Amino acid sequence: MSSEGFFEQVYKVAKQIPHGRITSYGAIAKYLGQAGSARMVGWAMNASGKQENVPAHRVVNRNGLLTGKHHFEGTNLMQQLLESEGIEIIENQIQNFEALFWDPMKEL
DNA sequence: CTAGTGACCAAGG
DNA sequence: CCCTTGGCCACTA
Repeated sequence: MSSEGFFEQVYKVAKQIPHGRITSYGAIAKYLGQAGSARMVGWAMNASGKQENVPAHRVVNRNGLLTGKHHFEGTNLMQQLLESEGIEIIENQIQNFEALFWDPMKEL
């Protein structure tokens, strides 16, 4: 409620991610019109701690790799959350990533 | 205003 | 296959 503009948009999209699905930073960035600035999306996720309903665990890099898992509490928290939604993960790598991929540009 | 940083992406050596 | 470089832009000190 102060300096929140870009972040708010990211949170909004993240909350729209269907259960059991995932997306990438670049996809969100592109949807927000900041294509190429996927970093900002990740940065927003970093601040996602301010929000509560922001499933940052549903957002991974372009390779389907849980790059941001290090920012979560535990070491396997992110993976557990995803597995809890029916997503299979091996070595921080999402299996069947393409099938589980959720593109905001396509779905929205 | 300046400088530093960052959970990315893509290309090149 | 691994590392470096460039780009891009918002946030913080």
